[in-house]
Amino acid sequence: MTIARLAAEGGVGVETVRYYQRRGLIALPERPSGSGANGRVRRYGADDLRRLRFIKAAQSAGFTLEEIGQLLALDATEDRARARELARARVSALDEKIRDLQMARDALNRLAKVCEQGSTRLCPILTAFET
Amino acid sequence: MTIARLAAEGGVGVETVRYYQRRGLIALPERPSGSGANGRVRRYGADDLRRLRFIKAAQSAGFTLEEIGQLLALDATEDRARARELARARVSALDEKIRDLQMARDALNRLAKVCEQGSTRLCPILTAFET
DNA sequence: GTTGACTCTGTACTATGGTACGGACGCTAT
DNA sequence: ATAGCGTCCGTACCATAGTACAGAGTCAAC
Repeated sequence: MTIARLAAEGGVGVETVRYYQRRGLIALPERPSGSGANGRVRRYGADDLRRLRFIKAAQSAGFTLEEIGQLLALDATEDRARARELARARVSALDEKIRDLQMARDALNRLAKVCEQGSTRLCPILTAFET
Repeated sequence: MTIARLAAEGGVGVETVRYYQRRGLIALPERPSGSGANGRVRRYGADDLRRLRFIKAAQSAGFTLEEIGQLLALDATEDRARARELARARVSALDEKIRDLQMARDALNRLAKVCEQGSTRLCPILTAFET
């Protein structure tokens, strides 16, 4: 497939794929050297799409592109310990983040409720996150 | 208090406070004009600290500084409907984000477990987020 | 055999949220 | 009265993750 197809399947823009290539997250396929049919346009395969999807998922798990690069590099090795370590660290960070977001959500729910009732003239926005 | 004290109490750097002032999130107090003791250094009060803490909390709830500016502006008005609306929208976004993070965490936990057992030679990093 | 869509490459620009720095001035203790 | 720290102000710079665009080449269809 062409880069446009790859990008579409992966749900990102063409420029984003190129950006990932520059970052070394996705390989830059050789340009077919024969100048015949489908001559000099690079072609991508299922592996590239898998990588692209992995990048998106890992990003949503809070990995940075830098860390994702490490994970991808690791994938070709047998360094299970390191992989576990990275996964564990991220799980801890995610647990903390999830707790934070739950607290924030509760605070905002309280705020919305108070504003609804209108028992006071003003919504206590500034104090919404207290305690 | 001075800007350094304010920053320290709020858990941010002095430069960050100045940045928030540039963004209009924190007021720039008048410089005392008397050239006597504590002459031309701006002084900050409890209100500024409350704002600073609010900014941090709202950020952790996923509001951008732009949105936080709107919230702060809203705080002085009686526009409860708008405040509720912003809070509600953020709660929805947070709920979705929390679900995403929980799924990511579970995926990483599975990955760590598989890597631990070592039943396969390689950790299936690339497929960690599948399904 | 040209038009129009797509690709390739490099470089530049964007948004967000800061962080750093230089030079001038104020405050305080020695 | 001077050293040393803090403040003030403007401007420049940083990281992250893209996004845009120019100029050239390629490809498929009509």
